[in-house]
Amino acid sequence: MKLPRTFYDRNDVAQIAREIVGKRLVSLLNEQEVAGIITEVEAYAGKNDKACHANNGKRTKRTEVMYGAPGHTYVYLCYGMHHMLNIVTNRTDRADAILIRSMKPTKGIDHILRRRNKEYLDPLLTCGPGKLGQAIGLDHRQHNGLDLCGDQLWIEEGDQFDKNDTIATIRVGIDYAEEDALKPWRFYLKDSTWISKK
DNA sequence: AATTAGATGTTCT
DNA sequence: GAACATCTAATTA
Repeated sequence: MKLPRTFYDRNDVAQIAREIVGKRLVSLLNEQEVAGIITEVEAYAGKNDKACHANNGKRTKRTEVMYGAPGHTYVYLCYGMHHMLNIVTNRTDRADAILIRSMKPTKGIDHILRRRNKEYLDPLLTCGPGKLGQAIGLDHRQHNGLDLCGDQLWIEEGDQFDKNDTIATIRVGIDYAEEDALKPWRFYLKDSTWISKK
């Protein structure tokens, strides 16, 4: 069952991010079905988060979808080559988003191997936001603003696990964000090997 | 094992 | 020009 819009339409991004860990991401992009259990995410708290692209109410063509309705994708190109998957949360105009950083593949592994140019199933396939984007066939021009309540890309209930096994720590690659760089808004599954970094 | 260089588009100075 | 929510292959030690 796809998570309903009401799941995304709440005001505590960090809480939603924590809840997304362990759920299943399903992609039918490019007519190839790929799925995996989400193992690592980061929360970005809109206008009041110095690490967020929408910090201080910044609006550009790129960030515009973050100000839109919850339950849609925000896909942007990082370092000129990596397509990053984010989920817009909170009500329209708040610009909160959650970066999906890693997953454990469960379906369509042959498609992932082909897209990633690899031969074996191991964490190098999908542990890290750039790798994950490539694995699910993401493109920032085609898939920005996609509705997660539609039929191309969505999140559904995943495996059961102990909620105490979700670790909260500081986010990756945002040292420029001053005091917000210390916020414990990166969440990952303890003991999982499908994580970008310890 | 650790560090570096090179890939490259969007946004900001 | 420089920086950037990164990844890979090559180089150094």
